[in-house]
Amino acid sequence: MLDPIKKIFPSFSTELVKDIDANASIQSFKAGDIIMRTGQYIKNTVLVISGKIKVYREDENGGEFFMYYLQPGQACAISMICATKNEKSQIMAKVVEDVELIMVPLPLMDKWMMQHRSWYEFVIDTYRSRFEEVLEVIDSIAFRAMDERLEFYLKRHADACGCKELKLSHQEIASELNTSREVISRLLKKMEQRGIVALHRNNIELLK
Amino acid sequence: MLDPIKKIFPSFSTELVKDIDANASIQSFKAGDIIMRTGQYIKNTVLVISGKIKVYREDENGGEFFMYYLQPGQACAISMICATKNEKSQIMAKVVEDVELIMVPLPLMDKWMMQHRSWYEFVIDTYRSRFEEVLEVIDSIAFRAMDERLEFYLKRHADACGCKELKLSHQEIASELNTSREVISRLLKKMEQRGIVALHRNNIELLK
DNA sequence: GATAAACAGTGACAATTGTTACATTGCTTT
DNA sequence: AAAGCAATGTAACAATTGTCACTGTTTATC
Repeated sequence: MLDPIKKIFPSFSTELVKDIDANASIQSFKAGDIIMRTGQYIKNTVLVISGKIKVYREDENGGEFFMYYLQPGQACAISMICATKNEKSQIMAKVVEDVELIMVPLPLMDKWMMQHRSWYEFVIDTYRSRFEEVLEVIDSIAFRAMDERLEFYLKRHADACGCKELKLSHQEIASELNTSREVISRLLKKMEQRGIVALHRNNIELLK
Repeated sequence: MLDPIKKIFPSFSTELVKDIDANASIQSFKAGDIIMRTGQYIKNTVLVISGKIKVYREDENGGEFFMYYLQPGQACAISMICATKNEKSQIMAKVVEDVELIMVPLPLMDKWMMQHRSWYEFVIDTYRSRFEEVLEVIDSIAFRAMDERLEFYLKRHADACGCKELKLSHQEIASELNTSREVISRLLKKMEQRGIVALHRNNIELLK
């Protein structure tokens, strides 16, 4: 187990990797599994080895709102910070592509902050970059209308998967932007007319 | 200087307070001063002794979007985290009521994390609570229409100042919610008819 | 191959929000 | 008291977004 961790988390010191290997457990989840729910207590800090997790916010009426993806080499910022206070989760996390996760028990997360410089830096950096990402998300809803938000959303997806072919239905997009399918269809059509995308079934191609 | 710090930040250990006293500087700013701008490098972590600071996001067109207030006993989460990486600010911070601030130089902020347990916990806790606050803000824009957002906004203000008389003009509110004055006037009128608020000049009274 | 089920397109209309243009009110200044 | 200004009220209309109803079209299932 040592080798893959070292590869996926290159910044980790050798001692840290050994500590992880000795104390953390590896768990697998299937696409569709929900690994964290709003209101649920967080018992572990989660590091992603492989696969993809969607982190989103949910309201009382079942509305969803997409925040960001967790991918290999990344960690869940929320689980880190809530960890130290044994707090409830404020977010939902759903597996999008089968994942392997390193589960670090809460007490260790905290202990390592003092013991391993590379862990400390990883945690701080994770938190900072997620905070920035969330700020950008705020911008997109606070300042932009749905057409721009849609473009922003599609670009983030393309960045996250590293490809220009987005396997998304209009309904999925609508849910994640908390609007209706019809609105998304309408806006995508306009984008197609402007030559920004090409529309296929379950597949949106980013052209520009 | 020792005594007031101890009073305003009761969780700080005696050694930490001494370290602050020996190394940090106190600065004052007047209402209206902007102490942090988007894009500016952050050189200090900011702790608030007295007064009130508004933290908000600004877009290219001058639109504003209110995020939260910093008040006595609190610290700027952004300045803490960016600190360690010498990052640019992603937010604006404007003085609302004359403030006295403790400015902690970047290198110390980082060093103390290892040396002072109470500093470490303060930083982590600050970050966690701001993250949660920002998540709530996302909820309010993602899931709610302007009428509910306005109510949410007024309540947050009332909580922040601990009173029910909000000295705000419609224009100010409109700016902070990134909409227009007319919309706010319209919605406030409706709220008045529903008996939720009483409207006076430059003064909105929360009834419920 | 027939039949669902999911996905997508579209027109019509409602509701909300944004914009324009003025009128009015109350406070401050001289 | 008159003038001036900031704050507020409001009507009318435009633009965006949300909703409903219905039509195809493709994919999956029996």
